[in-house]
Amino acid sequence: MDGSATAAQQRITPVRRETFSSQIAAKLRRAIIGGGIEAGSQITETELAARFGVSRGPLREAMAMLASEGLIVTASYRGTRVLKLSTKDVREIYSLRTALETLAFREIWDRRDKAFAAELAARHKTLMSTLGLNDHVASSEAEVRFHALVYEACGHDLLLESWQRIASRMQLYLAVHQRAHGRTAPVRDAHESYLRLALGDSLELMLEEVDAHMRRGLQSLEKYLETYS
Amino acid sequence: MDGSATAAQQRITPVRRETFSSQIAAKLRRAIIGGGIEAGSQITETELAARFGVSRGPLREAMAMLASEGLIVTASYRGTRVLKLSTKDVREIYSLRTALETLAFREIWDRRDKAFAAELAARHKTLMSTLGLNDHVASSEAEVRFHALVYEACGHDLLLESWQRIASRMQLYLAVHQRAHGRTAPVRDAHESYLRLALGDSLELMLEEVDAHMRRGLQSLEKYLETYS
DNA sequence: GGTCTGTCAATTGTTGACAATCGACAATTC
DNA sequence: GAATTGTCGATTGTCAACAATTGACAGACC
Repeated sequence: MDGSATAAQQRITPVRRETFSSQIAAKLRRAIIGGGIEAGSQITETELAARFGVSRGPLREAMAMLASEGLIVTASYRGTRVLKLSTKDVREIYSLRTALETLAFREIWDRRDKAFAAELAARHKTLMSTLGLNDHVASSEAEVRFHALVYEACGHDLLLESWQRIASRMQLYLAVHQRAHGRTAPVRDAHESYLRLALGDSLELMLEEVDAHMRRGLQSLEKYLETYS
Repeated sequence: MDGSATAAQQRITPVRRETFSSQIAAKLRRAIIGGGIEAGSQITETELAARFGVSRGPLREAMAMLASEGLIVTASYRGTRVLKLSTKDVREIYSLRTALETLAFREIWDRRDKAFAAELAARHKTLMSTLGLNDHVASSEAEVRFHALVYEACGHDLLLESWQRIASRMQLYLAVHQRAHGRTAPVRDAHESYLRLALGDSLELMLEEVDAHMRRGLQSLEKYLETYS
């Protein structure tokens, strides 16, 4: 986490005992979000299994996971395609996120502590530092991680679960959008005020900010659409 | 749907071409909600596969579906157990549902039409008629179906998806709770006013009703807890 | 020429056998 | 007798072969 590992700290860590399915799911997710697999294109179990060097069993499970995250769409016996986000999808993501994030801040507001503030600031810093890099996977991931904290910390497991279900699609949208027209300045400003208010004193102001944050995200989409169509 | 099928209506229907996995998922779901498989008990792939007369492949997929609905909990190499709802779980279900259902009513309010009103009334009627039967699976299913309509009709696919993810757990709770102390009168009254306001003129009043509806559900839980502990 | 029908390639669904992992308990060592 | 190590049964993870379904296309039929 902090890079300053002393001899005492870097002792034996448990070996990476992850099942094939979840490893593959992670790689596939990354490939989709990073654009390595084109949106809307068909993917087949046999081919992917060969590429990953496993049999179809674990690969099917990985695909089932991504399907439940909405990143791919499977029709029985007919094949599987990578999600191609429509503007309706994006609008829905933002409107649902507004509802979820409002609930999350209500839940956490009176229980915010030093650790929460520190971690949020840390993730904000990470996000800012990725914005200059032109690495759209990294910065979209950093943005998702920044927003994830309130869900992780609010102590509402079901709410966290619901967030995680849409987080992949959110990240996919962010990456696609940034790749298409990567102006990063608005993202910078938007998250500055978000951070400030999230650590501030007024829940009301923060809820307004959540709402405004989403609206700004949507405006960015609208502007993009009228430019390129 | 209505039972009055004429010769013209009952023509050839597409054969039931459902994959084993989804059939099994449905049966398993029913067994869990109906209490046929005890909450917290362990289930094993081999045994269930034998009982359903299929191999472990499709059965695993069915279990993966239920796991993603939260009805069962799997730990790798260690086995799978049926969800045992805690009071925290129930509280979380209700608070998330309040947020989701509020959004759903906001979305649909100005687009409610005759068909919506008719269908909601129909589902309400079905719910009322199951309440006397002492069939807890049927009445919990009817209650879930009643509340599902606003999600189905509001045109927000992602919101509907989020609802469906928690609907199974909701139904499980309803069935368990009814089985434990099955007074149905409160359910009757609560849904009368819910129906009336959902078809009424004031969104504000309906949103208050959603909030109150959830609070009543929670009160019922609290009362149950202080009685039996 | 148009319509129906059979065939084929592509893809997913299903199966049964084998391998890896885990927790518990017995055997061993000192 | 306590701690360590080996072993075993239970359970899930993985594999490779086979079956079923789908959509498209070519050929027969009128």
